[in-house]
Amino acid sequence: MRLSRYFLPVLKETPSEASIVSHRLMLRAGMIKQEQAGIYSWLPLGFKVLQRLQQIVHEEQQRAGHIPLLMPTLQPAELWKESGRYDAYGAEMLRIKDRHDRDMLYGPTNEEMITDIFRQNIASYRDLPLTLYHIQWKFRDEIRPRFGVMRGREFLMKDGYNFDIDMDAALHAYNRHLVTYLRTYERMGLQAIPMRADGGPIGGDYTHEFLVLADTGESEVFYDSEITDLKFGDREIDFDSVDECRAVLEEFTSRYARTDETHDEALFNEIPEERRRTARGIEVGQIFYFGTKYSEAMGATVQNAAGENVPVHMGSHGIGVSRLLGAIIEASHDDKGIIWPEGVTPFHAGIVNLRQGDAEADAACEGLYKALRAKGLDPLYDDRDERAGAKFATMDLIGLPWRITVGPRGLKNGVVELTSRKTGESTEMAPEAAVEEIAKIYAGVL
RNA sequence: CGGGCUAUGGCGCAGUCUGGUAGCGCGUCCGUCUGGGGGACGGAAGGUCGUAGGUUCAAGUCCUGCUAGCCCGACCA
Repeated sequence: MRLSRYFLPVLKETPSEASIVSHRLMLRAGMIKQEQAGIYSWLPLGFKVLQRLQQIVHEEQQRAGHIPLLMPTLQPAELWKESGRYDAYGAEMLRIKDRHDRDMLYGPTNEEMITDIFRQNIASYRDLPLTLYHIQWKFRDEIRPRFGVMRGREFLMKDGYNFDIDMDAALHAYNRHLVTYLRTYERMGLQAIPMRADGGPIGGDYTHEFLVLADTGESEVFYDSEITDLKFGDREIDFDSVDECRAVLEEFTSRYARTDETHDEALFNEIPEERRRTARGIEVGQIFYFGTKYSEAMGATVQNAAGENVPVHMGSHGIGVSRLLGAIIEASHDDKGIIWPEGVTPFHAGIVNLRQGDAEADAACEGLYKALRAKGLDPLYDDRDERAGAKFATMDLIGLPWRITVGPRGLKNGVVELTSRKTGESTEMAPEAAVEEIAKIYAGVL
């Protein structure tokens, strides 16, 4: 993309509506525009990252054999009356009437609807196991939305639902989801720690929340420092293997890690003192096993091998996709702006032309732009007639991980400059070498 | 939902106390000079002062209602 033709309304000053750093930077970088409290338009740069996050979530879910579908945002009240949650959910649920005076709601989650889809179409244990998921907008009418997209009322969420014949099979689905989530967050450049959680309104005895450590997190967390050394990495795993998935769960949940909701001071104190940590965290996902809670209430049964009708065992699993943008920025920024991890960056590299209009500089930039695109990369070329300082400031603000700086001074010696946003380190090299270098960096990421 | 605060050009703010017909910085547009970290000079566009009503010769300013947004708390992915 050429910046002169893009839509990137960056701001020098911070709008007064924003208090925390991710919200400020998203507004300044022209990623979002607030429309109402907790409701945002996603401008091109923000939308691009949002799509990238969705892509990662899709890839990791499908890698584990989970099947995508799409359910509507508006749901009929009947389903929720059936489960009993129409009354239980309270004012957080946005209720609407259509022209025929029918009760509807903007879905805050989809357990009822997916259970309805399941029960109308699946009757035999032979069709299990089954895990369906979607990425869809949700609405929860928070009393007090805040922190930008981290706590909006409208938010994009991946929610998945597993259907299994019994508890053991459903717990395998639970473990499998834990593995997919570990992979997903790592690809996004995040360390998200699974912590024992509280069931809340969705219910369930087995549940973990995934938390990203950040000072602005809404939850207080307590953990054994050893847990932060764990990495899933690029290990191969057979998602059908009960033992392999369980081993991962055990590895990542055996050390103490809890939020204030489930914190146990006595257990915590058994950890050697030098490893005890108290911090704040942002919740970016949660997995639940809740058994037959919805299948019993809504008659979602299958015939087992003995010919008996039994309610299916279910779990649900969520990732707060839109919230993740805020979480990633909270975890990765400096005083100049955002620092995108390579896995989620909106553009792979920025090209800064220091002397727009100079024939040599223009030609070199065009060459770099085309060469990067030919490698399947997506560069942002700042071809505006701006001074160097303004271009650098914009690049730093929007946080592309790599910048190629092109100017007459370097071109005289046949070199451009490749700079890491994260470390600030610059290396001079021939333009072709810079292209190769960037291609190499992203070879392991794309 | 309790407590606090705000609303004036695209963004950040002053002007309100003490009423007299709206100003500054940034950004935007045009031109010239510039050119390796938000440059300089000259010119220009852009505002029903959140909204409804009231007081007054006169309201951005005083009074009342309403709406929207922000912060702290309780609540929440």
